[in-house]
Amino acid sequence: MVNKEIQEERMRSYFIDSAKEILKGEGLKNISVRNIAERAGYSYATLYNYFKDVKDLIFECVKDFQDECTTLVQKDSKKAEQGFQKIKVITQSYMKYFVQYPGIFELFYIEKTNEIAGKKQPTVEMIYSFLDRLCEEEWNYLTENNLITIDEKELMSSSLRYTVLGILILYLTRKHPANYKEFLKISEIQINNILKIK
Amino acid sequence: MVNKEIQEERMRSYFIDSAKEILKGEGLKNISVRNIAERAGYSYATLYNYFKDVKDLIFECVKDFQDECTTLVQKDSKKAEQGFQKIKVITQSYMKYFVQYPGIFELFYIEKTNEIAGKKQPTVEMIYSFLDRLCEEEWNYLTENNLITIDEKELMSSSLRYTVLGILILYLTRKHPANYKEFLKISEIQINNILKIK
DNA sequence: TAATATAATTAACACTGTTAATATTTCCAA
DNA sequence: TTGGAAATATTAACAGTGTTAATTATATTA
Repeated sequence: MVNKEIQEERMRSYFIDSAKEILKGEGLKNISVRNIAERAGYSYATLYNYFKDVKDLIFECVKDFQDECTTLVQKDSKKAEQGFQKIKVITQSYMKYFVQYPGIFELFYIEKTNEIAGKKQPTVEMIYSFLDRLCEEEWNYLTENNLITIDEKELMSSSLRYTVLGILILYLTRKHPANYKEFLKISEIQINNILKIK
Repeated sequence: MVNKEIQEERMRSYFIDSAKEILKGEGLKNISVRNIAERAGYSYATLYNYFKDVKDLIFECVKDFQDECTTLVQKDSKKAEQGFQKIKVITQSYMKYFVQYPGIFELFYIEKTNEIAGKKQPTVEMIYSFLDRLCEEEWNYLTENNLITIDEKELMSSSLRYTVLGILILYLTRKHPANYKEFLKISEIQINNILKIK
C-alpha cells in the first residue's frame, strides 16, 4: 500500500525534474508535454496518469524553485549587516536569481494565474509575497527596534516589491537596459532610494 | 498604380482591425491567424499576402493602441494642474487604460520582444518609454522652472515607470490586490510617495 | 499458471502557425 | 468582347501543441 505511494511520488518527480530542467534552460515557451515526457523517458500520455494536466505539473515546480532561490538568497546575504543593508543584499540576490533563470521569472510573474494554478489560490499568494517573506526577518528587526514605523515598513516593502518587479520585467522582456552592468546600476539606485540608503 | 497601394493598405487594415478587436476582447492568448482572418472575412492564408507573419500583424496594433491610450490620457489630464498633479493624473489614466484592456498590457509589456517585433528595435524603445513620453511636457515644466533638478527628474520618472509596471503586473496577472478599489488606493499611495505629493 | 488489475503506449481529435499548390478573380491588349 | 497573363484568394498539407480513448504491455494476486 505504502509502496504504491512511494512509486507514484517517484514517477511524479521524474516528470517534475524534467520540467524544471526545461524551464531553467529554454523557458516556458519551449516546454511541451511531449518534451517533458521524452526527457523523463516516458510517453507523453503517461504524464496524465500522474498529473491532472500540464499546468498542474508546471505549478509543482514553483515551490521547488522558491526553495532554491531562498537558499541562494540566504547564502548571499549571510554576512550582510542587519537591517537595510541586508534587505538590499537580499533583494539584489533575488533579482540575480531571476536574471539567471528568466524562464522561472516568467513562471512566477508573467504566466497568467489561472493558467498555471487551477484553483490553488494560496500559491498565488505564495508568489506575490515571496520577496516580502525573504526580507521578513529584517523588516521585523527594523520595526521592533523602532528604526522605522509599521507604516514606513509597509510603504518601503511594497515600493520595493513593485519596483523590483518593474525593473525585472523591462530587463527580461524588453531588454532595457541593454546590458547587465547597467541593470545592476539602476537596480542599486532604486533600492537605495526606496530604503533611503546613503 | 496608386490604387494598388490604397487597396493593399485597406486589406491590411481589415486584418489589423480584426486583430485589435480580439486583443481588446479576449487578449493575446485567444488570438490566432484563423481567428483574425475569419473575423476579417478572408481565408487564413490570405493574411500572409499582406503580412510577413502573425507577429508582424500584431505589432502593427501596438502603434494604434498607443495612439488610443495617448488620446484618453490627454482627455483625462486636460484640466489637471500643471506639474506633479498632472503627472499623477496622467499616470493614473495610463494605468486605467491597461486595466480596461489587459490584452493590450500583455502585448506591450509581457510578450517577449522578439516574438512580436522581429528586428524592429526602435519599437521596443517606443514601448519602454511610453509613460515617459506621456509625461514629458510636465517633467520639462518642472525642471525648466527649477522645481526639481535634472537628477531628481531622472530618479522620479524611472521610479514611476518601474513601480507602475510592477503594480500592473501583480494586479493583472496575480490578482493582487483582489479588487479594483484597492488597486486604485495602492496606486495612489505609490504615486504620491514617488512624486512627494501631500 | 490463469485471471485480473494496473500502468504505459499508440491513435486520434481539435487546435496552432506557416507554406505550396491550386482555384479564382482581375486586368489589359488584341 | 474575348483570350491570356498577372494578381489574388483558397484549400491542402505539414509540423507543432494539449488532451482523451482505445489498446497493448506489465505486474499482482488467486
